[in-house]
Amino acid sequence: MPGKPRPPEIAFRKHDHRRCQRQLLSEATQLCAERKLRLTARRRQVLEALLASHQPMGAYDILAELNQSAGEEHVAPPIVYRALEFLMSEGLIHRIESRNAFISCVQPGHRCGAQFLICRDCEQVAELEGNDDGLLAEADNLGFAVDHSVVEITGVCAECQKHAG
Amino acid sequence: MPGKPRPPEIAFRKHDHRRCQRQLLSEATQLCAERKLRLTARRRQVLEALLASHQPMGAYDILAELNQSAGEEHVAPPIVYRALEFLMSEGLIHRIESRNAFISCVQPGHRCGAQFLICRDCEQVAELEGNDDGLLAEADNLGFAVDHSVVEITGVCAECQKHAG
DNA sequence: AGGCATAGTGTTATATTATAACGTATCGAA
DNA sequence: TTCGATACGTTATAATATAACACTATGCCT
Ligand SMILES: [Zn+2]
Ligand SMILES: [Zn+2]
Ligand SMILES: [Zn+2]
Ligand SMILES: [Zn+2]
Repeated sequence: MPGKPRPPEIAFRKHDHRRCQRQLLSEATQLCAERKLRLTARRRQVLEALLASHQPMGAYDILAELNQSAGEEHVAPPIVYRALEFLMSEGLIHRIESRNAFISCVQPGHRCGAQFLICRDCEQVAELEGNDDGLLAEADNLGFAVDHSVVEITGVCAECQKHAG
Repeated sequence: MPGKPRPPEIAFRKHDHRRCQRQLLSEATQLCAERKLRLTARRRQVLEALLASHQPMGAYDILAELNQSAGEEHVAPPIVYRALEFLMSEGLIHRIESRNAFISCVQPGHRCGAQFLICRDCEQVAELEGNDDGLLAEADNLGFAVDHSVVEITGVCAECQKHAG
């Protein structure tokens, strides 16, 4: 039960995020079960940190959260990076290259390259759906075999344009 | 006299690069003159390092080249980063976000977002021409005001596919 | 020419992001 | 239950990037 698909610009809209969050976590759990993969406590912890918002977080921000919430436990960078690597490989999160940051995927499991609109004012990031077909066709024309695509558009979102008058 | 425009996949083709290089440097010089900007010795040095090939270089690779060729002189990171920033702001080079690297622009001066095909085998990078209109239209639809776009497609180029059998 | 504002450079130190290497623990299958 | 594989924990270090501040060259005004 994948639920209603999220609109692509979800991050830019008010929505019941508590619910959104639960839903995404449950989709992730199910997806790992189907793929016979282990969504371990650590990995879930990292995923949850990212699911807390639709904003990107740096690896060290996540690290800080883990260390905050974890009492005396000391968590070191490799732990976070390994969890991030796993979550990326399964399409549960994405890396925002132009920010050295990570963000939860709103269409978990689609491993193909996502496309992002990044507001440089409010810092929110919208993940668009679908592929950039025109571009992929162009690559194909040149005989280029596409592996992975990074598409990150920076600018100002509709909301922030209003407020900036 | 901007010369013949380069085909977008120039980096993937054999060509008289000595000539290509001279041409790009002269275009850069002219462009800076037109814009009343100073293409200082340092900036030219960094640009030349990037013009030596159509491959991306890390900031520290450039740094190393400067220190090699410069006898006893010691060049420190900020010098390189500042030159890179200038060259990027004028559209003479681009940053490849997914590689933390920089590459000379094959259409110097066009400040809009470029698009790249990156071969993960031979490491060559082709800069495509033009914008990704479909995507920009989609952003527009959402009321998003685009500033800058990053498009980086990783895969295997035609040549490397042949050799890999 | 002299004085001034600005932009560019040099230098030191440090911040930020990411990985190597290696040992231990955990899990699931035989 | 033993074994192999995967995941985790730990330490150290690599790679990338910037802050801060002093000094210098350049262009402009007078
Ligand atoms: Zn949400
Ligand atoms: Zn915004
Ligand atoms: Zn060339
Ligand atoms: Zn190739």
